[in-house]
Amino acid sequence: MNVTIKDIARLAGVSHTTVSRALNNSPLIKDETKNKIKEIAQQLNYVPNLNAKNLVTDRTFNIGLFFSTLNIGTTPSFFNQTVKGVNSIIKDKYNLIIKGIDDYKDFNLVTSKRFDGIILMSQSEKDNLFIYNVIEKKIPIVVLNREIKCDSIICILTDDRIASKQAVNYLIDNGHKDIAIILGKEGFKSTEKRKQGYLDALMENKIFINNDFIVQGTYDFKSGYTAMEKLLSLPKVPSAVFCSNDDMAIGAMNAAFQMGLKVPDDISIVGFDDNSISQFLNPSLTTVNRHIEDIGREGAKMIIELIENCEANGMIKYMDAELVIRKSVSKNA
Amino acid sequence: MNVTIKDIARLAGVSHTTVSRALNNSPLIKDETKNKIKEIAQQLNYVPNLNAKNLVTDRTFNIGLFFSTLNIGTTPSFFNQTVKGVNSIIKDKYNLIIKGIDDYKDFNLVTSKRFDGIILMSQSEKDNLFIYNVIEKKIPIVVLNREIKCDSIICILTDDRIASKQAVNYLIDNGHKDIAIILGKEGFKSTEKRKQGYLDALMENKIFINNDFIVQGTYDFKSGYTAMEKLLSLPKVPSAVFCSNDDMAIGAMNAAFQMGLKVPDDISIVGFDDNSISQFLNPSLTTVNRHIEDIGREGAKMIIELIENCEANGMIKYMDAELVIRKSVSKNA
DNA sequence: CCATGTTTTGCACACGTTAACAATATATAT
DNA sequence: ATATATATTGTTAACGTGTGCAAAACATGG
Repeated sequence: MNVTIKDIARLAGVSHTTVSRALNNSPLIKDETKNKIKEIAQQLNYVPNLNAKNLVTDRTFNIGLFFSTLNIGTTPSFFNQTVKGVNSIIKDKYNLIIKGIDDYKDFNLVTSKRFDGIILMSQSEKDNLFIYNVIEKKIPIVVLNREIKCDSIICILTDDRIASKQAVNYLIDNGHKDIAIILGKEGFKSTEKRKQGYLDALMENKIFINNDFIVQGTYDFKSGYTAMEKLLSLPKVPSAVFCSNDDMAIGAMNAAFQMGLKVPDDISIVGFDDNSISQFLNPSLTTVNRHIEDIGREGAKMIIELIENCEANGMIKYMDAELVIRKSVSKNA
Repeated sequence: MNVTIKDIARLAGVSHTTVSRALNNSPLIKDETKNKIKEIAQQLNYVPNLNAKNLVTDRTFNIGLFFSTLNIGTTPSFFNQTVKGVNSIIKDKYNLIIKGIDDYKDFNLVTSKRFDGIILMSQSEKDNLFIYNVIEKKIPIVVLNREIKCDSIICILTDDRIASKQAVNYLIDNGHKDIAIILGKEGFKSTEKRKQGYLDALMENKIFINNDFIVQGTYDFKSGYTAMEKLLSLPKVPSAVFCSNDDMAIGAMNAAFQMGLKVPDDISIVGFDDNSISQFLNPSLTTVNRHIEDIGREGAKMIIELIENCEANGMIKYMDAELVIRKSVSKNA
């Protein structure tokens, strides 16, 4: 039914091997015949049968983009930016397959026969099991968003600790001392990093660390809302809150509004992530832009490099994050 | 390197044919041998080579989830909900491949050899070229979000026209007469449908249609913002604005705030989509929930049905949408 | 025991492609 | 012209799986 290289061979009066070589631009074939063959292929609308090709070359043209989960904990904006970034680099010839690690019961189906390479947007330490599994099966992998000590792995991430510290320092520079933090989802590495940055800033500025000001969240709106409620019911209310992501910052903002407080006049808020929505909030949100899309793009470039050229040196690449100053922070006397 | 059915055959003392049949649960094979073989396969951690399998059965286990574009016009929340819905149904055995139609220069690479089936989240009439291409190549397809007249196609969508009408009626019920609309991106079918619903509601209630109250947008925040600015600079300002999606509603809200107006006291706003964020806005946004995730789920079920059982009857399935009443609309005297 | 029918297994080829090696054509040097 | 090197093409097998058909094993009835 479908046109194969043998059909082309017949029409061109050559062997199918020659056709195969011609279409793959082998230097063995004379330019003249090459062109003739390519022309016929074009005319016949020939599309190579990937299954056959992959069977013998032992490749798929699949690149897996894995998230720790596609459910709670992965915000739409974060997800979307990652996919966009990766997809913008993946060429036609690769398929981008999106999966949550938690979609699998076991990892039997994650094999080099299924994926040429894997990009993991890693959000939790629990992913390590998956990572080691992938490495053991010799599938090229690039890990985004988390640092893996193993030195054969390529990791691409922002230094959340430094970025958080920067954000909190900005609050301190504006005269704030009673600074609270709403933490991210427990177990996520990013949660810990951002907390560290917060602590670093306070400690370097010799500000007393008040444990009441450290409240757990889960990275979603609602948890930001309830966390803020908790903070506002304290005997001593903080003058500024650093939220471990923008979604929670929005939740926190609304809790403040609900209590009749004004942002930033009564309480300042800083977020983390720079969701596409954050600039349109009221007040617009001061936050940290991690350039997730860039990270995705970089990861995609790396994995293709890894697949096609087998450059296997592990490395940790830090991408720049940037504090975006808007209007949710006020000067504190 | 990898274990094949021949390896299993050797260990079981049978031919590879028997192994193949046993693992595929052929009724030809005695249960006893079947079990023995399966056990060995298990032990050896056998994973079938998809390329080989697909080559002979002429299948892939790929399901393509296509969007009109992965860039501007597809909001993070919408994208995320769709993927989540589809992914929750796709079983381990299928790969979910995500693509933007505009990623392709031509459709040569979209063949039945690449995709067992395609789910298209269609946002624009321009997709029709793609759709006909897919049909011509006899690839099973399910279209989400848009109605295609061709009667061999399965479409799943909400009736945006009715839902919009309902939303605008709600404004009218609350005493509003000067109701504006911010349109979606030009060329998108949804844009038109929602406009129709808006017009339906006005006409049925014999409210004069003011062309100044109909303003173009592009479905993103910014366009909502500028559209609202335009509306607020009119000699006669509307008392309520129906926004064709939530993102624009948020932009519009902020434009109102910027002008010193209060929502809903000075102006009422209704959105469309029920973004995950909308309930946390201040004021929380009255909007239409289209249950995108359900649509994705339904689409996934359909395409699998289509692939595995070849039920080829076209149909148009409408899913329920629901007006979610929150706090962005006030009673108008 | 044989003849016949039924259940279970194996042989051999096919799927469309690549690649090692052999074979041929062409160019170059003597 | 001949020998040798080089460029170009063809022959053949292989990748791992499924399947039509032939073969073998087993069961049944006489």
